[in-house]
Amino acid sequence: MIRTPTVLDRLLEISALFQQDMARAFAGTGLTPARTHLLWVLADHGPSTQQALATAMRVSPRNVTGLVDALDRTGHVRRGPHPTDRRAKIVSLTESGTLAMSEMARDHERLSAELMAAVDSSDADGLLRGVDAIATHLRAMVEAEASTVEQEER
Amino acid sequence: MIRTPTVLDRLLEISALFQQDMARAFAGTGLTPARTHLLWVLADHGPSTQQALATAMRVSPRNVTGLVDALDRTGHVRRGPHPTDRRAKIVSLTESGTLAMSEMARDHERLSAELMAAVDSSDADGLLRGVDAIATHLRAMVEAEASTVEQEER
DNA sequence: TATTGTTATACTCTATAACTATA
DNA sequence: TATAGTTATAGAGTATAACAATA
Repeated sequence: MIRTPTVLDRLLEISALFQQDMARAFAGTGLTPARTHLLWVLADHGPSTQQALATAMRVSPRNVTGLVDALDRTGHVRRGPHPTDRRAKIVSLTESGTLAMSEMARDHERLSAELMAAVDSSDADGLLRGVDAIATHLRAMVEAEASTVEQEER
Repeated sequence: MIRTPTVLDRLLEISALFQQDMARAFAGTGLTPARTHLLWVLADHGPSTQQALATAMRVSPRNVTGLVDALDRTGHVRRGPHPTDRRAKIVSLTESGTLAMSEMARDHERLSAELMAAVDSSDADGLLRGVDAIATHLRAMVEAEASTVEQEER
C-alpha cells in the first residue's frame, strides 16, 4: 500500500540526508557532529565554562570533558583558567577553531542559497511560514516532554 | 549580528528536535534510533538477509549483526534459516516487533496530523512543494557525493 | 554543603580486518 | 574464489556514580 509522502515524511527524509551530508563533510577534518555542535555553541555564546556548555548542549558534564579533550588535541579550542573560580575552566575557540566556524558559516550560506534556488519562488513564502510553524510546534512539544520527565523525577 | 532565520535554519532545527523527540520516545522501550531503523526497513522490505539489511541501511554487515543480536534479545526480531543458502540467515519481525511498528506508524500519523494542524492552510501547498523540492535536491547532492567517494576509492 | 571537572565504568553505534562455513 | 555472518579490535558519543579541589 503506497501512500503519497507527507510533509512529515519529507522532513524526516531531509533530516536523514542532512546527517549523511554532514558526516561526509566532516570526514577528514577531525571534526564530528558532536564536536562541531560544541564549537557552534562556543561561537554563539563566546568563551564558556564546561558547565555552561553542558547545559547549553543538554548533555552531561562528563561528555563535555571528552569533547573538549578531543577538540583541544585537534587545536580547535583551549582551556583557560576562570578569573575568579579556581574550580572552573574557560573553554574558548583558538584561531583555528574560529576559522573552521567561519568556513562552516560560509558553507551554510551557500547551501541555503542553493536550496532556495531549487524551490519555486511562488512557494518560498508558504514554505518559510510552514517550517516556522512546524519548528514552533515541535519546540513546544519537546519542551513539554522535557518538563514532564523532570516532574516524574521528583 | 542577528539574522532572520532562513528555511535552512528551520530545517536544521527541526532535525535536531526530531532527534530529541525520538530519543525521548524510545526511552524505556528497549528501542533506539538505530534499532528502530532496522525494524522499519524490515517492515518495509519484509524478511531479509543481514546482507540485504546492511545494504538497505548503508551500514556495515558487522553493525547489522549487533543490531539483530540486540533486537533478538528484546524479542523484536528472530533469525531463521535461509531456504537455499545455508550461510545466510533470514531476519523477520516477531509478533511483538510487528506490533511495535504498528504503534510507531500510528504515532507517525498522529504527529503528521498535529503538525499540519499547526500550519496555516493557505501555506500547506507551498510547504509540501517546497520540502519536496528540497528533499529532491538533497537526495541528488548526497548521491553525487557518494559516487565521488567511490571514484576516489578506485 | 554545593559545585566544577575528572576518573572509573558501561552501553550503543559504528568501522575495518581476519576467520569460518558455505557457495 | 567469492559471499554470509561472526569474532576481534577500536573509536566516538553518551550516561551515571564516585571523588578531588574549591566555593
